[in-house]
Amino acid sequence: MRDGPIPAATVARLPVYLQALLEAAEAGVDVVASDDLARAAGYNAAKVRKDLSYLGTHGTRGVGYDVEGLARELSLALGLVEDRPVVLVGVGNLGRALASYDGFRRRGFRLAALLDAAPTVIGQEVAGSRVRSVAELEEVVAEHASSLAVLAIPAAQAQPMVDRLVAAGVRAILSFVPTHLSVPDGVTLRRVDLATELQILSFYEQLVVDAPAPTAPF
Amino acid sequence: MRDGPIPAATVARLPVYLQALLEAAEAGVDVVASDDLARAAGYNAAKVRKDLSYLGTHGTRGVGYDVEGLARELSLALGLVEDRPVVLVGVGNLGRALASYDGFRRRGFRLAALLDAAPTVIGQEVAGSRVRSVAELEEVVAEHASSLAVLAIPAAQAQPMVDRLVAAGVRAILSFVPTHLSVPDGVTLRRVDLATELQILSFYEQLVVDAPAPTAPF
DNA sequence: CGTTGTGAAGGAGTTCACAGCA
DNA sequence: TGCTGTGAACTCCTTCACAACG
Repeated sequence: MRDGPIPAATVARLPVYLQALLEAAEAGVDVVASDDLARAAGYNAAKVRKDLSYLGTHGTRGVGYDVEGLARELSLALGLVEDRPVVLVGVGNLGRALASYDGFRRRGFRLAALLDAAPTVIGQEVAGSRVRSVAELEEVVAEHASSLAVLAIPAAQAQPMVDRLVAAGVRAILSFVPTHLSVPDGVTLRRVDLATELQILSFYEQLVVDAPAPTAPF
Repeated sequence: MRDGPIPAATVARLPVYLQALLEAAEAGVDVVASDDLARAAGYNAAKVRKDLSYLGTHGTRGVGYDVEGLARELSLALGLVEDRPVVLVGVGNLGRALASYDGFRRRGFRLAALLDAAPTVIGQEVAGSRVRSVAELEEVVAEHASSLAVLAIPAAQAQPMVDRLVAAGVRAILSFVPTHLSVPDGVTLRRVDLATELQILSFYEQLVVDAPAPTAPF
C-alpha cells in the first residue's frame, strides 16, 4: 500500500469518490463495495481499490467500505477539514458567474474576497460581497490567510498577477485564463479552459461522423 | 507517423497548440520551432513534435513550423472549420455565466440556443438570446443541427436530460454536473467540475505545507 | 462466501537520442 | 548547421487475477 507519493491520476479521482460517497450517504447507504463505488464514479472496481489503497484505507473484506468513514478519510486526505477561504481575482462575466456558483460553497470552499482592476467594477455588490480593488491583493490574502486563488482575468495581465499571488503567499491557483502560466516549484496551478474543452469535444464529434459505422449493416 | 487513432492525451493538447499559434501569429511571428511552441504551451519540444507527427504534419527541418499553416491544420483536425452551433441546457447561475462568456464565441462556437425548465427563466433575455423551454429541446437541436451541447443543470435531472440530448442527435456534451453520467458509444461526454478542481488543488496545497522544505535552509 | 488488497502483466504516454533532411 | 521526425527506452497508469481474510 503506502510508499511513495499518491499518483496524480489517483489524486484527481479522490474528489469524485468523495462526491459519490456523499450521495450514497444521502441515500441512506452505509456500506459500499468497490464495485458500487466504481459504478457511481464512472470507473471500475480494480481502479477504485488501488486508488483507495494509497490512502492506507481499510475496507472490510467480504463487506466493503464504510461510507461515512471513507468520506471522512478522503476529506482529510484532500485537506478539506474546514471551509477554505479562496480569493477570486477577476470579476468579469466568468468571474461573476463563479462568484454566484454555489457549488464551491457546497463543497467546502468560501469565496473570501472578490478583486478586480476596473474602477467601474470595484465597489459593486456581487453575490453578496463588495468587490475590492486588486491593489489590495496582498492585504486581502494576508487578512483571510488564503492559500487558494481563482483567476479569471484576461490573458495579457495574467502572468504578473500570478507572480503577485505567489509573492503574497498563495500556494494553489485555479486558472480560467486561456494561456500557459508559470509558477515556481511548490505552487500548483490547474488550468480550466472552457473553449479548449469544446474543441476537444469537437474533435471526437467530428471523428464519429467521419468514421464508418462500427457495427450493424444499416 | 500516422497509424492508429490519435492518442487522447495528444488530442487534449491540440487546442492548446492552436491557441499558442494564434497568439504567435498575432505577434507577427510566422515560423516557430518545436521548442518555441513548447515554451508557449507549457510542454516540451519532444512532446510537441511527437504530437504534431500524428497529424502527418510536416514542419521544415532546420527551420520549424509555419505558424499560419499549422494553425489551419490544427483547426481542420479539430473540426473547427466553421462556427459550430452549441445548445446550452440550464440557465442558472453557472449557465448564465457560460452564456455571457465570450471565450466560446471567440474560439469558434456559437451558443445557438439557451434552454431551461423553470417557468420564471423561460422567456428571459440572457446574453442577447431569449431562453426557450427545455420542452422544445428536440426541435431546437434539429433546427440548428447542433451536435454539441453544454449541460449546466442540477445532478438530479441530468441523466434523463443526457438521454434526451443523445436521442435528439447530440454527439458531444460538455457537462458541468458534478455526477457521473453515462452516454452510449459514439457519444462523447467531458465533465468539468469546478469544485473538484479546487479539491485537487487543496490536496497539493496542503501537501506542500506539510512536507519538509525541499531545498535550502535559507 | 464475498470482497478487499496487491503483486505482476499489460498498455499508454513521455522522453531520449539520433538519423535524416532542408 | 539546426531542427524535424521517430524508433527505442523508460515511466506512469490501468487492469488482471488471486491470495488473504473478515
